Amino acid sequence: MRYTKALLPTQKEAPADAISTSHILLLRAGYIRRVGAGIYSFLPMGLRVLRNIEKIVREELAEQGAEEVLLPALLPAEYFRETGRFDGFGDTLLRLKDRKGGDYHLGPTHEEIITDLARREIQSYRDLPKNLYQIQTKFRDEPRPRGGLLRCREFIMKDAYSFDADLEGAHASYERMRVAYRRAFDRMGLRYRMVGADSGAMGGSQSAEFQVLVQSGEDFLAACNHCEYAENLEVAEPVRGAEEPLAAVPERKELHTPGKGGIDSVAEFLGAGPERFLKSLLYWADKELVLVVLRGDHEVSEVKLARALGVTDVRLASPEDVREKTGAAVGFAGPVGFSGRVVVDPDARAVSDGITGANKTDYHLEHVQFGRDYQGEILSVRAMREGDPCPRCGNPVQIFRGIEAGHIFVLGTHYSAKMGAEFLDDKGEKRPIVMGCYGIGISRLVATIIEQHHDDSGIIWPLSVAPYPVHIVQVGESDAVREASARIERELKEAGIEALVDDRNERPGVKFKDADLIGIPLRVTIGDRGLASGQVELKERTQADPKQVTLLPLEEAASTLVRRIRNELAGTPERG
RNA sequence: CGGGGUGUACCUCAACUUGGUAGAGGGCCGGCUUUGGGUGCCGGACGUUGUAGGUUCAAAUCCUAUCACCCCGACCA
Repeated sequence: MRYTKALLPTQKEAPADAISTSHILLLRAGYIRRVGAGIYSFLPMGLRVLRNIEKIVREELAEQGAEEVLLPALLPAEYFRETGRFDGFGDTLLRLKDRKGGDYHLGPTHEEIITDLARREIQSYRDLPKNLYQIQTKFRDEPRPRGGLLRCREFIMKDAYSFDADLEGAHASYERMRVAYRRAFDRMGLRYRMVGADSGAMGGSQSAEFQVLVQSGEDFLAACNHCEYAENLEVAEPVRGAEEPLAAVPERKELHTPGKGGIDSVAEFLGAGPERFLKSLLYWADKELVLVVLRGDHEVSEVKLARALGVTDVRLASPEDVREKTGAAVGFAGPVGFSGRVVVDPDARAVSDGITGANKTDYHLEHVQFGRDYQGEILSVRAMREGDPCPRCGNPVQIFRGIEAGHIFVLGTHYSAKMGAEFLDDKGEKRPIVMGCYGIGISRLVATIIEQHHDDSGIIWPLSVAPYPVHIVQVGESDAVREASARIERELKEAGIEALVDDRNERPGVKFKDADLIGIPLRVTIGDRGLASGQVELKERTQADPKQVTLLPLEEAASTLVRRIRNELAGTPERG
């Protein structure tokens, strides 16, 4: 593609409302444009990346025996009504009416539609197993679209559905999808973890999320760099030592700590480490006030707290509530003599000689010990921290943010039972089909890959998904440059490789900046300077130093590139 | 849904506090210049100041309503 013919509108500055790296770069490099909140157009370059991602996914799914279908995006309400999801989906479902007033909606996911297909077309155990998938636009009226392509109201998703005669078969299908996902994400060059997901509402027996490790994700994960351990911070359980008897300590004593409310300031004032403190936080758990006691250097996980208490809503009490309940200003609350429900994290319980608030403004207590000085329910409510030992291998874990790029799920008979998708087994008995569903956020992946593959200058596409593998930059307007460029372009084309050719009448600096921004992995620079000795320059986008170039004889340039590209695309790393 | 913020040229922003009829840089168009990391100079086009109403001799500016968008949280098969 010649740059002068392409729609490739790069920009120096991004709109102020773009915050995430991928959003900024996708806009600046001319891959997407915003049409509405969470609604985007793909420009030619963006579409090429999208297609490359789709291609990888299609190949890996085909490898595992899945077949592609295309279900409608516009759906009559009757199907979701059958499973109660027309109402159950709530405001997330984009509803509309046709001219006769009939209820319709745009598909947020397609379990009902595929199950309907299955109940009509699958009659016998001989028809099983099947695995059907589509790559399709989904619509969800998200409460808060964000991050450009990361969370949209209209987005492209690959959704697959497996149909098996029994749970064993369903698990085998699930395994095959797991393999397909691993291979696909590996090929895209992603660093990710499979995370055991909270198998919640769907009544499924097994599920896993594929979380891509980035700084800007929506979920917090604890992950280990030494093994494959990764868990959502909402579930991750810190490793605790064996429960040891507490050491004998002196009687508790009051300390005057004027104006020293927060852990850090008291710790400094008293010259004691924060791990010696018992941090006491007052929470509203639904309608009840609960005092939560943690070790001073730990943080509460509100999700874990809510789950441990069996309540739906957990909220930090206001300063007024604290004053009223404890009789002291914020920062001086403590479990000793506290009247009300007290929850103690195991790590706080293990502090044998603690310092905590005296429930009296400007006073703390020292030599405080669980059992002797205060009581409470022992519940694990602290969040895992960066550096905590990995529950699996003991090395320190790191905290990452994650973007959910895929989710695989054994559904069981949830939908098939409700919708009567049954088959006759070999004994002639009717049984519900056992299903699984498997999603990949295709359009989200475009952004996700950038979140992991960029530098200060722009995008750094992995070769497997790059809009073009090669970017030819013509420096200067001489006939020699033009001819050399056309020659390499032609030779690449003969080998089936497309190149983006920057034939604009722009200064070299402009072209180099744009090339870095656009992020094509291999850049060939052709100028009179090199051509004087019959050479062109090859520079890899991963190489930060602009002077780091390889000189190639013009006549070998194309063949060298072809070899490089074929080698790299063939040598797909395999990671389990 | 709760909290915070923003709407002015294609983009980034200024002028708003203290009302006097809109400006800079980038981009775009033309000319000259320059030609290996966003060249320099000259000239030019582009605005119902989100929308509606109100106050006023006069509104980007003050008031009211409304819409849109962004951020944090809640939510997220």
